[in-house]
Amino acid sequence: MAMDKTFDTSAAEPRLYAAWEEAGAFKAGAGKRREETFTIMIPPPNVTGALHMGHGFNNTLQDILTRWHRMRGFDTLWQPGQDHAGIATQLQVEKQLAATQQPTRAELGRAAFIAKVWEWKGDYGGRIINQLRRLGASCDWSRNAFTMAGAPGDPRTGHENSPDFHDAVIKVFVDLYGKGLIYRGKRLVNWDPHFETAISDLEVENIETAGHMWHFKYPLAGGETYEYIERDEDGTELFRETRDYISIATTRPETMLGDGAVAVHPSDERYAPIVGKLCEIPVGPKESRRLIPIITDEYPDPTFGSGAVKITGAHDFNDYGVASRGGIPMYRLMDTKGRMRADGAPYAEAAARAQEIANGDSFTGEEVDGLNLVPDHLRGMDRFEARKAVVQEITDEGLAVMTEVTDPRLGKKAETAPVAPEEGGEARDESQNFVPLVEEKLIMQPYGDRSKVVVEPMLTDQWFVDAEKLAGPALEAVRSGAVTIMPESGEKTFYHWLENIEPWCISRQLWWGHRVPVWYGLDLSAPDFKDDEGDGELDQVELMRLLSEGGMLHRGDVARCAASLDEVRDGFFDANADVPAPISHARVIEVEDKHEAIHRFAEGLAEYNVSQDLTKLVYPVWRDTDVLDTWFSSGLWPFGTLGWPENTEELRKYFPSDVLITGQDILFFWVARMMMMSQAVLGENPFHTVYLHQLVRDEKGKKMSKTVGNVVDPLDMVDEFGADALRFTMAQMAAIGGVLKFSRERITGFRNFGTKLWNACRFAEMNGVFEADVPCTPGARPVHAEQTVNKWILGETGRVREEVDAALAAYRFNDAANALYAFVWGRVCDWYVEFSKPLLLDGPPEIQAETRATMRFVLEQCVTMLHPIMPFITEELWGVMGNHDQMLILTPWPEYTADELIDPAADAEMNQAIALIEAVRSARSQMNVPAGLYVPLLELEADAAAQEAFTRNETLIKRLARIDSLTPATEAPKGALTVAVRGASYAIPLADIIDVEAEKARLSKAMDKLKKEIGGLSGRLNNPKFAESAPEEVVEETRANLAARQEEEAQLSTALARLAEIG
RNA sequence: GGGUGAUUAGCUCAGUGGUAGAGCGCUUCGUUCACAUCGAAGAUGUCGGGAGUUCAAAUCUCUCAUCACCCA
Repeated sequence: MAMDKTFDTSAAEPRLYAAWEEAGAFKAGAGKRREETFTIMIPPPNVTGALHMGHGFNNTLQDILTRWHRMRGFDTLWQPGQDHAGIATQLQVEKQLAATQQPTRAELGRAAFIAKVWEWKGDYGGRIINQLRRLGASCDWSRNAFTMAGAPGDPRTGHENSPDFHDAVIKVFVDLYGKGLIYRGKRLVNWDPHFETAISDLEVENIETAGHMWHFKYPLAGGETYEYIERDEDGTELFRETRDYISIATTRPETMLGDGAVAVHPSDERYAPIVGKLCEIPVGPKESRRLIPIITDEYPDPTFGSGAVKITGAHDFNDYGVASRGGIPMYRLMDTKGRMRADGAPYAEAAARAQEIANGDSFTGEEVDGLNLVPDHLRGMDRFEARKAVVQEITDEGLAVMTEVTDPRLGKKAETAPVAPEEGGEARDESQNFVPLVEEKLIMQPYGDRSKVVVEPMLTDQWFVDAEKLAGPALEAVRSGAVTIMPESGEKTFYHWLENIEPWCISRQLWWGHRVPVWYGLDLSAPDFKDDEGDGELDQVELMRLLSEGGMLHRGDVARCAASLDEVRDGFFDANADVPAPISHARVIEVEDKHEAIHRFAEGLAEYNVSQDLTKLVYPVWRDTDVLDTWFSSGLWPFGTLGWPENTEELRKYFPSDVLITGQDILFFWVARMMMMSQAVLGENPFHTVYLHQLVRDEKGKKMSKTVGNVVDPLDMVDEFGADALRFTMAQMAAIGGVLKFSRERITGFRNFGTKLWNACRFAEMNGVFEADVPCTPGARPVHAEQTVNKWILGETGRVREEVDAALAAYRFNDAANALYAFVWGRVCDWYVEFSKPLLLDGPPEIQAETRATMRFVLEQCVTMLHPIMPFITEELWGVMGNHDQMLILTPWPEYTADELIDPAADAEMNQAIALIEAVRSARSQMNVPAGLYVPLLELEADAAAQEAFTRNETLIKRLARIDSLTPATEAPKGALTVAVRGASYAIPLADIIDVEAEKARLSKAMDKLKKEIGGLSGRLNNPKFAESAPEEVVEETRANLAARQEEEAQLSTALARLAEIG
């Protein structure tokens, strides 16, 4: 059956993929022929994700390595899976609930909502998997893992065999907590007011946004004044003024309400007279204005703005640092939705207490956090509304710094500078010429990448990993070379980050995720919880006092961490051991929260009081409501996917993995964390090589973005060009560390490449190369050949085998792709197939047989070596070839060497023949000899090698160069084209046809080029230092080169002289 | 402001000391029985500027310029 002219990708790809899966070819260890393992952990895509070009690139490279190792007989595992993507998934499900008129998340409650998420995961979680399949990814899908596997409610849809990831996550948390490496603390975090959770730096996009900078006056306490003097570098006075205020610039006036201080640089002489004094925050009810101290800190930049910075420790990362250093209270102003707080005592009361603190009273963080310093009329207002109100109030009070209307800092507003009266403008009094200084400027604003709302730095209770302690082994791994990061520049970035690492905030105020395994109970050991009589028992009076006075609510709690409630029970018993009876005997039960705990506790006591029944006494505990950052579980990926904490066979076999291929952008967020976690948990590095790549961009190098509209969907590319073309494009642009620009032109070219290969096989098929009687080459051992062309192409095959292996071993995917492209198209198709034609069509039977066998071998090698990059078309061709006992995907990779296959004589001979054909073609084409015309060739001179090359390959040279005869001649006839090759010189007599002038020009041009080369070569050789210092073989090569050029030059000058005779 | 990287043919990019490369595009020719998703031939480079090291520099060093990305 004749083959089609092209490969039908859309029909064949699903069929081939199904066949691989059915054959179990993707399974861990499939086709293994040696004990060495090769493991790649897929960077788990979000379960909500859709395949984009980055995935396409990333997974293509992983698949290339996986298929290559599998064919080489390694015990290979490409471990797939998805991560549960806390925020993204929760968002997705909430959207769906809204779209289908279902109850909201809040209405459903935690347990019911999580059930919905699991449902959603079952329905849609498999999308990205199916998309990866279309790329040809040969993951072991039977092991598909999920970072939430085994968590409460998991119905196990789509990750049926996943190890119980939940166990792993909880165990690691408990262990690290036990070692003090995880702790709870109040720190400033990125807060997403839309999702009402802390988010990681990774989830924050800093976008330059048009914003404003307001300048306000903070009056000095008690109307005090000072001399404000500005000087230039030489100390010359530029400006002097008596001021009763300090000028502050801010982009966020609403945070003024929470200011704890004003800071200036210690070296700033302008403010030296007022350091240590108090100034007034110019906002809020006049009668309870707060005074705050003016302090010094290294942070303020004296050259920026006024040089004085307001310090709001609870709402700004820089201020947080200053406040921590200076013991400045940090007042939280907003609630979880980013609205101004509405809780707590009235403003006057809170402000009074804050004033006591500013005056030197001692305070605790907890107390300060309880103080709501939002004036009553602003409470509950959105933060941006509050900003407007604050600005308005300050301006109305005359405390905005004023400037002339023409001040360029005003931006667009400044353009409306009034026309002077004398020029016909309206007359204005002075006050109209001044306006509040509100600079228009670009501000870096943090946005939540999912919510798209402005992220609020917020002081909240969160869980942290002591990353500094975990960083050591990870740093050491790279420093010592145990882990290699490619490209090398990644290592520098890695050091820099790990050396300056911050505590890692791992808690999220979400529902979808691994819940923090910590329970809290009422602190019964507090000093005022005592029995008055000292009889070791609590009477009702004592108990009621404690409960009714509400003391319990505001007291700290006791916390216990363990994998389950059962396991924490003992811990709580211990905590209560010293508590007076009968409470020390109370039963530990779980409740929702602290309020319920107090209620149930009191209830139990009351019942006990009546019945004296000890079983009525309960000690209620409630679990932390936070879940863990998705990256926390992703950090366990390299061993969690293999079944840890169980000591599974897979864990022993496939951990540590080999190489991690991932985007540069998650070097810190993921790669570093995997390294830290693997070291902390297993004391090993999770892999030995990290291959980092850049973003896939559009052809102009722009980021692909929906808003710009330059997104290319990899699946569209698969539809249009086939997965192989896309994969080849990816491989070909994968230069280490290179910029990845995706272009349609390229993918078109590589689709064509596939067609080229297809048609070479089609030719072979038409010429009986795949007939059953053609000997096969089991184990990829080459056939024996006598014919020069066959020997030659075998040598070329050996060369490319080494090239491809060397390239892949060095992760130089582009080199591997290019080598194969050049071999298949430039050697096999352009030359070997052409050379084979006379042999296959007219040759004697034994030569025909040998050539068929050789061609079969060569084409088999082409598809074998191309398989990791282009799996579909190669598997299909493998099937067309027939006669194989297994699919290509499991066929052994060749191991022959170039040395074994290269026949130097055949090599030289074919190169001579190719050079001659090219020279004749070039001469003909340039001199406009009709392409179809067969011409005679005269051999003017030729050394033995050249003669032999001709005679032994006469048929194919004649055919490819369109020559009808070769005749020796002592002299070229007048009017002939000259064809010079190494060791020989020929002429094509075409007196009637050729244009003598054109031929002269052609030869002169070649001559010029030669002379230039000869000049360079002899220049080097004539330099005595060259011969002294350069390696022997370089000198030798240069000599040989020069000789060859000179010989050619001689031939050309003879030819030119001949032409000169004609005139 | 700090860090990292880039600058090579019209375009996109390889090329870590030894005669400047590939693909695409372009020009000319070609319907020869594998392939027009093709074939043959051809043109195009002071390797960003400058300095240094070296027998030898696109490649190593310094410097300047421009651009990109990451972090503040």
